[in-house]
Amino acid sequence: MPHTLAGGNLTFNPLYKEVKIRITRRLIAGEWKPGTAIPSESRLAEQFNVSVGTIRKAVDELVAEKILVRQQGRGTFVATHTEDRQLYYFFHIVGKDGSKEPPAHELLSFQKGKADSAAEMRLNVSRGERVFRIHNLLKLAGKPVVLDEIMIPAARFPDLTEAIFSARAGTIYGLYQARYGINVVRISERLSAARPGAQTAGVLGIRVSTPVLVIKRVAYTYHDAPVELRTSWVNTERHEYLSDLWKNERR
Amino acid sequence: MPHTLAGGNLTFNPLYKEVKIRITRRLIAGEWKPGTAIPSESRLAEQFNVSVGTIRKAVDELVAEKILVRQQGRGTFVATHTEDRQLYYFFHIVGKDGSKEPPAHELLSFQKGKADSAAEMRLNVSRGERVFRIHNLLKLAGKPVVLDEIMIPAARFPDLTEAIFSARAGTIYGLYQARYGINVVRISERLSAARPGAQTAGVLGIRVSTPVLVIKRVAYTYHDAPVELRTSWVNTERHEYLSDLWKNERR
DNA sequence: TTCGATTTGTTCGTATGTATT
DNA sequence: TAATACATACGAACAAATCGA
Repeated sequence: MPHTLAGGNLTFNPLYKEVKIRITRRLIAGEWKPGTAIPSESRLAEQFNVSVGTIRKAVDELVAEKILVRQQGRGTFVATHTEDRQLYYFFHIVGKDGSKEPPAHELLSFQKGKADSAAEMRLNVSRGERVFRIHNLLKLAGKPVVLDEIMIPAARFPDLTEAIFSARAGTIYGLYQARYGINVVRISERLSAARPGAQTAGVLGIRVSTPVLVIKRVAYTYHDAPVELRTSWVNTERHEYLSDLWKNERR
Repeated sequence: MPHTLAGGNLTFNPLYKEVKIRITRRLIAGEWKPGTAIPSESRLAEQFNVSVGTIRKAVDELVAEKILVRQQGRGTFVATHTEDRQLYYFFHIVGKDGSKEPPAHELLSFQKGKADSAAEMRLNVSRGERVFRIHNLLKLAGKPVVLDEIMIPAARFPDLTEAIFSARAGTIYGLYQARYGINVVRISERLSAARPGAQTAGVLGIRVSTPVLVIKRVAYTYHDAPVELRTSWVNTERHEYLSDLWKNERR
């Protein structure tokens, strides 16, 4: 049967793409919470009036994007921002000896202020909108290695306070997800080398003459909507940024 | 029917994984040359005595790894190292304004020497084995931006000379592929910030006090066999390293 | 421990749509 | 136009993992 569903088929996507969009819509709506199982493939097939194979192909893509996670015999789950996921997909700093460890966090400052021009450009905020500006120090093996400056629009994090931020149970993106329903699904990073400012050098425990790696990250949720702007200054004397476009992805 | 092929099924992979391995073997053997079409899915199904769906799943993975390329109505082709592929999957330097352009190459030196300890470590060469050491300057918008030092084991590139290297028609990996049957399918890169040496600063046209981005790349062929070691020094005054773990991959 | 129900994973087969030559 | 090749969609059967009775 050719795919002659009534109703808005204006863009004329293949059926499995439409199904994928409808599943994503229900994810955005928060119908299925992170960590919980979505309906079984056969049940979804009934609900959407398509074959199981079509559901499978739609879910395949969402799994490839790490938005859903399949487990044979158990079900298909909405991905959560656990420490593991953080370490594997969003944190790229490794020891020069190849070691990989979850960083310890130390909150340096938490302020509410106005968006600067970079935030206006990269985030989708208007001129002078309120943003949270958070400084966070990451330590590896007990020593400071990364200084993070996080910028998020205050409008999307209504009641956020320093206490809530530092009392979070898991990762930062886990907090976004659990408390504000904002699910970071993709990041884009731009790297350059620079001399650190006096303050930055101070907290990293290096001299101002020591070059640092500067990472400018934009974090996106569904539909490529930017939700966070983050600048990191990295001391690369003992650590490196690992960009392995395949190995990590494939288990 | 349950998958009871005779013969070595020791590891007990699913059938489509075995098919994938057998296809990869034929690619390694050079049975299907880069740029040419492999047999149609139905023909492969006959050859391997499996269903078309199983072939499809095996090819799906090879396409996802960019080893094969499908074209509806035409066939499935062995990926070639064209300038486009180079620009999209192996070259990550973009202008700070977001511009992306293919770099102009200028060969600075071409020598044969002995492997250093880094090459021994990362490449799979033994102590003091012969390697080619090539220095290449990359220009963007007419100005030097990246200095490359390429190291490759001489044993795998038998008759390579400076003339052959500089007279190549396409990309460097295209030369490896066309002339030596070595197909680079994956790279892994480690980035750090450093002060450039006097020579490096000289060719890049910067002062020694200007930090540079240092990229250490290992290029792999099938089965994760390393074939090239490359160190790049990047002037990031007007350019950045773009690490977008999804966007580029998905079209 | 065993068994059965449930769910995803694999494999097969068939039909039809769409793009290319 | 016709043949060929990949793309989409459906359905069925069994395997493998999980979980609770």
